[in-house]
Amino acid sequence: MPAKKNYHHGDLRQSLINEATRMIAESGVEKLSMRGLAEGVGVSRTAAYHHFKDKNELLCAIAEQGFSQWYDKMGSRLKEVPDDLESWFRGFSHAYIDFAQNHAEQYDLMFGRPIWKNGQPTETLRDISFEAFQCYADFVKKCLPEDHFNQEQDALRVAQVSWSSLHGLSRLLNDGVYLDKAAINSMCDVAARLLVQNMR
Amino acid sequence: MPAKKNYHHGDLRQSLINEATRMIAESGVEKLSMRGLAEGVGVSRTAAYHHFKDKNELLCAIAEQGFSQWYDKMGSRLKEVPDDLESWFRGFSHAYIDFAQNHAEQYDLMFGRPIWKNGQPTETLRDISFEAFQCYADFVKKCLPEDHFNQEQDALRVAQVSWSSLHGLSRLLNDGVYLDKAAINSMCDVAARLLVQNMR
DNA sequence: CGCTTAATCTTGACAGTGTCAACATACAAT
DNA sequence: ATTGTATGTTGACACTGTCAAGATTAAGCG
Repeated sequence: MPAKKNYHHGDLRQSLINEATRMIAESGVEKLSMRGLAEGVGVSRTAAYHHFKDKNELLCAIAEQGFSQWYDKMGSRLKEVPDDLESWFRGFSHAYIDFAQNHAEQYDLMFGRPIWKNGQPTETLRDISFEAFQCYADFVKKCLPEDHFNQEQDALRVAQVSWSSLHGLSRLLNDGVYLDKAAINSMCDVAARLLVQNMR
Repeated sequence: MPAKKNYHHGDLRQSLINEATRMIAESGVEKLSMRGLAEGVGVSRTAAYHHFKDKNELLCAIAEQGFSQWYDKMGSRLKEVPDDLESWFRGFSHAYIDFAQNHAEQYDLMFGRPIWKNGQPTETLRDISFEAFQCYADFVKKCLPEDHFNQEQDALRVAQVSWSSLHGLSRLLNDGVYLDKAAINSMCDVAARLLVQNMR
């Protein structure tokens, strides 16, 4: 029952995650090296390999934490029962994009190639990331009129497409393609308008 | 003219682009190394550096070709004057996503971090990529009712948001996050419906 | 306490990377 | 033919991820 306490270096596993998150936020995933990280924590080059199978697993752990933080910030909104859906979605998309910008590097990690395509997402990561989407999909279903045509299936599709919109906006903004940060507000407005008018 | 195999390669620059594109399509950008590429073309490790300042410039050249191919496939649609906007957009989004899937690795390169965030997009790349979007934005403006409120600005926003939707869908599909390829059709339907009902 | 065992950390090593400097070759223009 | 310039090659350097083997420490048990 006494939590396994640090002997030499404290809880190295968590220290690695913290420092890596910090480094990534500072200069991007591409610049994160296992060796640099080890040095930052004050430990030997390969020490991390006793806590993570490889670099990919470390990144997955960071992404997991990201999803957890995402839920801290966004989860409450998904439990609301809004009467004005359009203004709700305006707020939601703004919050979503805010998160993606304030945790830009972590966001890119959560949904990006290094983990999902090139590496392999951990099972726990796959679970927690899917929960986030599922939670959103449930919200959408809840908001569709009860007599909506083919409610179940359609709600899923609407959730997929609208999430994709927010994701696309976030990525293009983050990477500096096409979109201007000064226009975030009006893009959220438009996104909300586009989405909602079809749901009633 | 028959290329002599001795010392000079003839058209090395284009050969490098072609082979690199092939390799990327085969196994992703991350696996592309300057050395492996050189070997694939049958040339020395650093030969490419007389045609491209660095790896980033090579990638930009590949991305440029990607945008050119994108326009070959999509440009004609943007010159149509559709009477049924919703079905037009259904077709467009399907074509867009098809392109993103058939040229998955190249698409990720065209809009991805390695170039836009980490590296630096070439000026020619910035130009050709912006042309593509501009062309789409013009189409959207053309389709808005002439008496539409604040037409100019609103058209741009709608173009940004809808492009982001397609981009988001493409990326999530490509990376294998959340979306199922079997649902592409119905997601395109929903995307078209969401977009168009606001434009009339 | 002492002994064993398993967890953790370090050092050494290897193959791989991008890219710079110096050198070699071939083509173009004088 | 001689020069200059574009193009190709070899060597080298500082990095990277990660494996194998040795060193250290904590934990479990008599």
